[in-house]
Amino acid sequence: MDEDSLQGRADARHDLGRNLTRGMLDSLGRAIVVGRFEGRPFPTEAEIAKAHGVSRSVTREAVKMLTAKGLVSARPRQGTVVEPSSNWNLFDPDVLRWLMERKFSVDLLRHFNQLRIAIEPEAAALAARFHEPADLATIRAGLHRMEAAEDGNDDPLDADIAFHVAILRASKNPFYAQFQTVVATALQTSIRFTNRIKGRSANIADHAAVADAIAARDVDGARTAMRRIIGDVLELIASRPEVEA
Amino acid sequence: MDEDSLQGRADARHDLGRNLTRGMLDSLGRAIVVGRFEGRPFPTEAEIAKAHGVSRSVTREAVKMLTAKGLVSARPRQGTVVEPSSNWNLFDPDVLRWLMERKFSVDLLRHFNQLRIAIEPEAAALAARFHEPADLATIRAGLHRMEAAEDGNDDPLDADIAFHVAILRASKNPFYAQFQTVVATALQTSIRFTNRIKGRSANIADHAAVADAIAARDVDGARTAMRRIIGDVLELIASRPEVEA
DNA sequence: TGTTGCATATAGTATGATAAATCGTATACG
DNA sequence: CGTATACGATTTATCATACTATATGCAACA
Repeated sequence: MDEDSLQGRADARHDLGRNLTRGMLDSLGRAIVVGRFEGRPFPTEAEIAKAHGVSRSVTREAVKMLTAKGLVSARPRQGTVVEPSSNWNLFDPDVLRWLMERKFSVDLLRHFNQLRIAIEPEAAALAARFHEPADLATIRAGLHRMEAAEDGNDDPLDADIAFHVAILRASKNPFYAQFQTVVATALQTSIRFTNRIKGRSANIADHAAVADAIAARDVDGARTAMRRIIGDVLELIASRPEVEA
Repeated sequence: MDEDSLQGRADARHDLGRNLTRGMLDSLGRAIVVGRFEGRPFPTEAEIAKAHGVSRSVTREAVKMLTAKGLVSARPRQGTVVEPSSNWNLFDPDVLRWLMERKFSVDLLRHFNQLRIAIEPEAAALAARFHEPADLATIRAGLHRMEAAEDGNDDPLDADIAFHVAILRASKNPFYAQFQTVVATALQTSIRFTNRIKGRSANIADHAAVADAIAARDVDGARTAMRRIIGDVLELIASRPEVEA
């Protein structure tokens, strides 16, 4: 692409961002997730370093981070190997992002929402029991943003995400809070999918019902109201097995 | 160990296992989770290296793995800082283990099971829909191990874990499969707690009900049967707010 | 035929030097 | 006096190189 090519020098640093290690992590992570090393063996430290024109330290630290996320494992003499995807830490934001950046998959979207329908109704129920005043304010703020988005005064996707994230946090259970990334990713993906299928106007009433139930400390009401929201999405996906990228 | 000790050198390598980086990761991870750097600043690379008698490479790679798990973040001149625990990747097996190794906490146990009551009933429902013959065999094998444990021919805890894990995997949703670690950890912890409170004999009937419902592809039956199992545990915890370590 | 031992490839560790980024402070300027 | 600019110091980031540990496979040997 630039002068480096003329010398045939292996210097691919422009691919990686300002932070070389971080860039290498991203590059390798994406490559693994798209299955580039399926038949092939994972390259050795020296090969990676040479191919990307960076030092061995950088590649080592990137590979270490991949091990920390469960994508690879390394042993002397045997080399570094890609772990089966069942060992990948799917709730890691990076891993999740790499999964989304590859070819769009309805399966993944369905799996996302199968998870959401377990988590979010229960999170709403917990929120109804344990929320504090500040949480309620945040939830209602999300709702108002959704209404504002109706008139084009806010981004509907951001507003939707803010609402759901607020409920996860209001559950006062740190494990539920972890799903922020998953939910955000799921929503960002589904928007591509459900984009113009139907207006999201009716949805606001459903969301308001959740907020009201939580405010009223109605545990079962919050759960069923939230279940309705996700259930709608899930049906939408199920009814369209085929999809355009 | 050897002559090095005679020189009074700072060599704490005996604390770390065979793999220095891995040992350092463990050491630092535990220290962070127990809050050893709450008021204090996180030590610099050079300090860690000197304190543990290892090279900077080792400490750097360990710290990189910690950042990959969300425990710390590092920037030049500013140093390395411990992230707020809301950024920790709680579903990482290492992080989960460090959390358990510290002082026993009823809160944590409650949070575990609040999560389980969302995940596992839905996993059972999905398993009823999507399981394959091999999954059913694995589930039943877990059940048989529980029965064997009744007569002292197997470890009851391992058997219980095997059963629950089998259902997570039978859901055919990779996100649910991720909870294996959480469930295993939760069970290993609760056993300490519920140990002698009541016999686990009645429990086998409940577990068998789940297996039967899954086999019969009874989606709702599987869900409610599983809900009963976890609900029992949750009540048990709620009824005993105080606990001995 | 089986076992031992050696050569080799690869990740692991050590060391020291340089680069980059940022914070605090001092200094110059308005 | 206040504000902006320049400099210095600290810490991570990167590089380069050497050496160690470990496991694999082959070959010599009993």
